[in-house]
Amino acid sequence: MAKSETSSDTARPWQSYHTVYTNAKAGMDGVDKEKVQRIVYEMSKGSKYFENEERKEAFIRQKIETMRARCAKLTATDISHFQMVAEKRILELEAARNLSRIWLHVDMDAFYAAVETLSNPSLAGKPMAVGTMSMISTANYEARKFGVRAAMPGFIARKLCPELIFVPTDFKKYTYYSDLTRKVFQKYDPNFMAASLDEAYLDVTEVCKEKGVTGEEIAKEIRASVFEETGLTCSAGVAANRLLAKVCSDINKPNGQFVLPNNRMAVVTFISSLPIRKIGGIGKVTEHILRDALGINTCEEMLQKGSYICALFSQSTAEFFLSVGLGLGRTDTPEVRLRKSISNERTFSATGDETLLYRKLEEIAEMLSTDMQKEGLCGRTLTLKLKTAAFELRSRAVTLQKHICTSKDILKHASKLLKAELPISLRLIGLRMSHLNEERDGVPLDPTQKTLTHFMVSGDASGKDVDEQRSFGHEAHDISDYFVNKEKSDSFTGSHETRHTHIDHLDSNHSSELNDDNCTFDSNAAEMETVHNPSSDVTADKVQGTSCLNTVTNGANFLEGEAEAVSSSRQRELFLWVNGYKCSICGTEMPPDFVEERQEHCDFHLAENLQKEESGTEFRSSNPRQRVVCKAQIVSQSQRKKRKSSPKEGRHIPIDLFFVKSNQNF
DNA sequence: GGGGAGTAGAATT
DNA sequence: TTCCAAATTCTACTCCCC
Ligand SMILES: Cc1cn([C@H]2C[C@H](O)[C@@H](COP(=O)(O)OP(=O)(O)OP(=O)(O)O)O2)c(=O)[nH]c1=O
Ligand SMILES: [Mg+2]
Repeated sequence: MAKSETSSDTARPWQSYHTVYTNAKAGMDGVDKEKVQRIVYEMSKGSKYFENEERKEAFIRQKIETMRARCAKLTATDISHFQMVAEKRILELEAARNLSRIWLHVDMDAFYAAVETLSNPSLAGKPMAVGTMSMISTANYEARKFGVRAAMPGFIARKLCPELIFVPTDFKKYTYYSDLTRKVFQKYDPNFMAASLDEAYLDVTEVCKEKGVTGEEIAKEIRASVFEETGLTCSAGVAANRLLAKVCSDINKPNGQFVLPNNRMAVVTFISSLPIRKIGGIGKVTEHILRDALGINTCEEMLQKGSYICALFSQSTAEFFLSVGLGLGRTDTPEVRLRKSISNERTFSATGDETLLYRKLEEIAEMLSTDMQKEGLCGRTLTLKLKTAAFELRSRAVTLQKHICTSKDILKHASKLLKAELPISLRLIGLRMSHLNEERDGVPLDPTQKTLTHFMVSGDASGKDVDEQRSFGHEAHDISDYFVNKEKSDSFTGSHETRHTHIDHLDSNHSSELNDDNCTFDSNAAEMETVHNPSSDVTADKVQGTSCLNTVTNGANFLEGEAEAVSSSRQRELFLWVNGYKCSICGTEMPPDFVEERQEHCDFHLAENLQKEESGTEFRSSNPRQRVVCKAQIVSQSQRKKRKSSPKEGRHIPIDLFFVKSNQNF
């Protein structure tokens, strides 16, 4: 379909290999883009990764063709109809424009790299990247001059810059410095939203008023303060809403700031020529689609092509696009959001060896469980993520009747999921737990199958559950935050009233549903999936029907026979199968094969113990120390959080997408 | 028709 | 010589059940 590029294809094949690095980023000014592109292409060409990228690309192109065809089919009547729809929407959006707030977005410069340079000054001035030969997380500005940048594999970066120095990631350090910056932010907006370790949004409307200063002045002050406290530089953007502030912080990127006045003309002028890709939430694919299907490159074209946008995309997507064209964004300070999932994944050299795969799974389960217990979390839905040797992604999930958090439980269910996929050659295995601690109200989902662990873990039995789990949540934990600030002590952790909301990237997240309403992409997608993955219809039912592991390999069995602490959290009596079949507590005999039964039995004793205890304690925190660490933050957050999150909130309304709360079908 | 579960895919850092 | 991360969130959709 998308031909016509054949000529250029043969001439410069690298030009058609679209990577994420093509998106202009700070520090890439004097870079010979063409050369970088060529090298990246040369290094990638022919690899499994590359081939998978090509498949994805082809799929997108087909999608685009379909959209173009639909556009072509629109009658004059259709178009005028959608034109009216668009105009109406635009008017409504415009009417809701709010220029009364001053938002400031702060983004640390080359964060990880800057931190590493602080702790090892000899790195200063030399091209350096944080990461490994297979992937780098970020690069300092010296390295960027060579075209080296985040999300680029290290071996390619080395090609671009042979003297590039690699430094391994050290999250503890980044978390430590991140907290220092947050202490500063807190002084200017106690409700600031941490978007990641190195980014935050501050509503500085009040401070500006109090101090009688402008946004520009406050930005300078904050940046100076951050530098003073950390020795790190950052950039800031000031604008009437978060979406714009974020765009602005990138403009004078290394150690600079940009202020967009809170007046409509300034905003409209600013936004109109802005490439859509600059907007948070519009990534490589969306950019591609909008450009090739509708000829949209700049934000103002979103308005000009309003009728097509309304004709092709779902209401919510269309609305987001139109609002982008108007330069609108969220101006409110949302509720604190609790973490919704926790996961762990590892890449390894591809293998189809079932024993090896099982080992990996075991390790992941172990690590995930550890992370969960550190945070005092339990989850009901377990998702297995796989990446095949061909880089194709798959995910398989089960939702259980009870919440789990021990590596044993996790592994038990994960094994079933994995087993159903065998044989398979993989390069990545991941596990994610979601539906975290949410049965707090003690309403069992399915009395039939619920095991006693349910009570233990969730605390149903104690009645204090609700408090507990709130207290354990997550507060200021953004993505990487949970690398836990053990030694971090105070700082945020302890600041109860902080409630720095952690937005993530929700500031715009909306994207994906480029799968418009009536479009046929879906069928395409479905077909594709079936073709590529015949076993994809193996769902929970089937999986649950499968007998546990056992056959999966040795691992399955050794797991069973071992002694097992009655509870991962608190070690009361030692529970184990004496001689491999006899319960150490009550003497009941049960053969190793009875995996489920044994589990139930163990759960029973667990609960028994639990009840003996005062029922007011929480189980989720295995480690008292951790608890102390998290306590303050948790408590604070817990209290406000849940409160507001009415079922409505549960609908995941993208922040910047729904600043217009009315007329939504939500 | 609403709601939950499951799967894929896009985006962000 | 090899060689493309990890964590989190959200949306769209499709089944399926009530
Ligand atoms: C973009 C990106 C960032 N990160 C990490 C490393 C970054 O230092 C940190 C912050 O991301 P960014 O703010 O996107 O990048 P940066 O701070 O390194 O550089 P700058 O803002 O000056 O352009 O997040 C990843 O691990 N993977 C990624 O793909
Ligand atoms: Mg940054």
